[in-house]
This record gives sequence, structure tokens and C-alpha cells, in this order.
Amino acid sequence: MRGTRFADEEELADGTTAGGEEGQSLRRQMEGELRAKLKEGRPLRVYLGVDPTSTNLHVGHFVPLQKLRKFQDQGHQAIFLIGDYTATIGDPSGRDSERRRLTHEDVMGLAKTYAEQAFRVLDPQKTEVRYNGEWLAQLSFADVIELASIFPMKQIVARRDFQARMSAGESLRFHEALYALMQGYDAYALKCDVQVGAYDQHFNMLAGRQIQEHFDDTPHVMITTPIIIGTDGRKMSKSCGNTIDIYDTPFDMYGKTMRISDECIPTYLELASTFPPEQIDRMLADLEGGENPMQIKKRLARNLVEQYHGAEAAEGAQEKFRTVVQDKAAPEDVPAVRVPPELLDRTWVEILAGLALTKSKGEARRLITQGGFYVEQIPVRDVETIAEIPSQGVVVRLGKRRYIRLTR
RNA sequence: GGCGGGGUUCCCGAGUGGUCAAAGGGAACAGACUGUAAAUCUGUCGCCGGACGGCUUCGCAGGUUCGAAUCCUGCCCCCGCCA
Repeated sequence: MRGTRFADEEELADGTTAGGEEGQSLRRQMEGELRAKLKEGRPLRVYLGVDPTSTNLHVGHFVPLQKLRKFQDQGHQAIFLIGDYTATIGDPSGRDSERRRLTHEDVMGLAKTYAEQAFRVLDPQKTEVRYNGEWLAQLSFADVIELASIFPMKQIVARRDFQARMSAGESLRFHEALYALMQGYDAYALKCDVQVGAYDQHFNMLAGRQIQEHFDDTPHVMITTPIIIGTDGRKMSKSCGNTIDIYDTPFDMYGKTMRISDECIPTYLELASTFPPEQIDRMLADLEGGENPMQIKKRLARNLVEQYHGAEAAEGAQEKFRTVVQDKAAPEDVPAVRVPPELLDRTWVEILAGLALTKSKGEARRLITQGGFYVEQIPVRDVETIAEIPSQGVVVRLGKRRYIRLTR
């Protein structure tokens, strides 16, 4: 992300933005508070919380993770909080509808590799991994009431996402309002000095400050990072299915990045890449100047893969992209499927459907009719064609990029 | 608890007795084009069949009818307003 090379106060403070009009003054306040804390000269407790609502962390999580890493590099204590308890309620932030509730069991299943994924960015040795069930599950009803009493109803109801849902006649339930209390309590329980998070966590972070103040603690500094857009231009989130996941293979990650819309390139450069600022500026200028966006995207894609899989993997992914996608050549690692004897000497349609390579015969027929089925790169257009599977096997292609080696 | 509104094909959402396998949009898939797996354009998009043919779908279970996603009954679930 922009500014990676700099590791000073200036840089850590970058992102203490609240955005918007009134955001400016809050931002200045946060910067001030952060500087004051840094001056104390002790390691600050900096936390990032993520609710396990899916098995994978994605590039969107990365933006705040990188930020956390920078604090870590400066000798501060990084805390990676897994919201096992909060996830069962579901963060309503920015949502236009209620979340499906998850059971604690679901959540723990999803969270299995969360820390491990986060360690692609964080230094495992120096990271404190916590679960908020540790303290949230201990709260009594009386505790909750006390927490609730801190917040004016007006404040709870005034948030934009709630307002929108209410005026749209959408359902909104009481427990959703409680979410901010829980996350806010996390900040207090962790005795944290700083919280980093995506911008949509603004409300929850503010709640944390109020709770800390209520218990006579120094409120934590809020550092919010911009929300990255997904591969389809909408906000990147699991619910939209437009994520680039940390666990994606190098090739998938490269490909997904190549698939982002041209307009998204600048955002990705700024938020997801590790290019130094002046290089980003140059690339942006090139884009403006009519440079083929594909070239920029390639560098971006390579940079992303490099971050999570290393330089060698990035090189490989790029190479594979070139041959498979651009030159439409068959990749080297084509998965092989054996055609059972009873499917030999039948039509391709029967084989494709029979091997579940297509959902139905209708789909297989459609694919062939549309010219999207190739045997050794030669399109088969006749639905009636009888398949020939030589003993050494054949490579068939379904659509743009699904290659299968069929053997007998 | 009272009153009102709903549950439709992957998603959103039209449809209120036959012309509905079900409009429209999105997603997805294919093709063309290209500067890329961007954008744009075209096509496809329940299952079986070569087919203007058959079968299975419109919350669940029954019923009315020659015929229902559309009408009736019961049930389940959801939402809003009021208390």
C-alpha cells in the first residue's frame, strides 16, 4: 500500500481519517492523539478485529492488515482479534439487510485458518491472537445494560445504514444495534491504544472510545483504511462473491486481478499494491497518458501475487497467464479425467454430461452449439459428433479456459 | 397481541385461471471484437428429446376446475405499522 517504505510517525498516522466534512477535525484529533501516544515511547497495543463469516480473508482485509504490520515493524504490539463472538451476531455496518446469524460452531469452523492467513502479512512471533468470546461471553445482563446506558438512543438510530433500512421498510433488529457495544467492549477489554479497521468500522470504533471513556480509560486512536472495491466494481465482500482471497492460488490471484475493471486500477494501486508512491504516480500518469491498462494491470497483478506467494510464484503466474489466457494455449497442468468404458464411443454431449463436466446434456449441447467446446484446440460444433478418445488421451477445452485431459 | 403485506426459476423482481418454463434486471456461460479473464455487442441460461413434443418447477399439504404460479382450505415462515 502506498507509503510502505516510510515508517515514521507521519506514515503511521496516515489513515487516521474519518472522511467527509466533519471528518477533518476528527482526523486532526486522531493524529494528535496518536502522536501523543507515540511520544510515550512504549509499545502501543494496536488491534485489528475480523469476524469469521467466511473461511477466507481477502485483499480487502489486507489494507488494514498492512497498516497493522507497519505498527508491528515499529515495535508496537499487534493484536489480531478473531471475532468469534461478534460473528454470531453479525456486524450490521454498511449492510442493507439483516445478516444470517451463525452459530458459534459455524464460526469456529470458518475461523480455523484465519490467524494463519493473517500471518501472510503479520509476523506470527510478534502477534497476539485473541478471540473476543474470551470476554464477551462472560458479560452478564447487568453488564450489558450498563454498556447500553452509555449510548443515547439517538446516536444508535442515527447511523446511516440503520436510517436507510428503516426508511426503506427493511427489517432491523435490536441485536444489530448491540453489535457496536460488543466491538466497543473489545477495545476496552484489550486495553488497546489504537484500532485499525476498514472505514466502515467507523461507528463501531467510536463506540469503543465511548466505552473506554466510560470506564475511565484513554480512548483508543481510530485508524480507518479505505474500502477496496471487488473484482466487479462493488464493495469487496464475501457476500458479493467478488473477492481476491489470500488463499487463492497464484494463478487465480493473478487472473482475478487482471479481471478487475479498468476504472478500478487506481484504487488497487493505492490500496493493495506495495509500490512506492512515486512509482504509483508514474503508473497513474501513464494510464492517463493512454498507456494500455493491461500493462499496468499486469504489474499490479504481479505485485499482488508477489506479496502473498513470493516472487517466483508471481513470475510463474504471469507466465501461465500469458500462455493460457493470452495465447490460449493449454496449460501444462491439465487435470485428467478417465472416461469409463460405458461412455466410450458415445457423443461428446453424452461424455461431457456423463462426467459431470457440464451440469446437463442441455448445457453440453449449448456449449458445443455456441462453439465453446474444443478438442485439441479445434472447435467441435456438431452436437452429434462421436467422441474419439485415443489411448494416449485428448485435451479438450470447455469455454475460454477449462482444460481437461480425457483418458480411457 | 391487533391490523395490513408477502413467500416466484442462482439473486433481485414482474406475473393474479389458459397464449407461463414464467417479463425485466443482475450474476453466470458462450461467441464476436479487443488492449486483458476490462469495456462493448450478440446469443444462451429448469430437465429429457433433433423438434413449435414430453416432464418437473412458482413456501408446504390438500381442494375447486377441462385447465392454477394465479381461486379456496389448513399449515409453516417472513415483513411492516400500531400496542
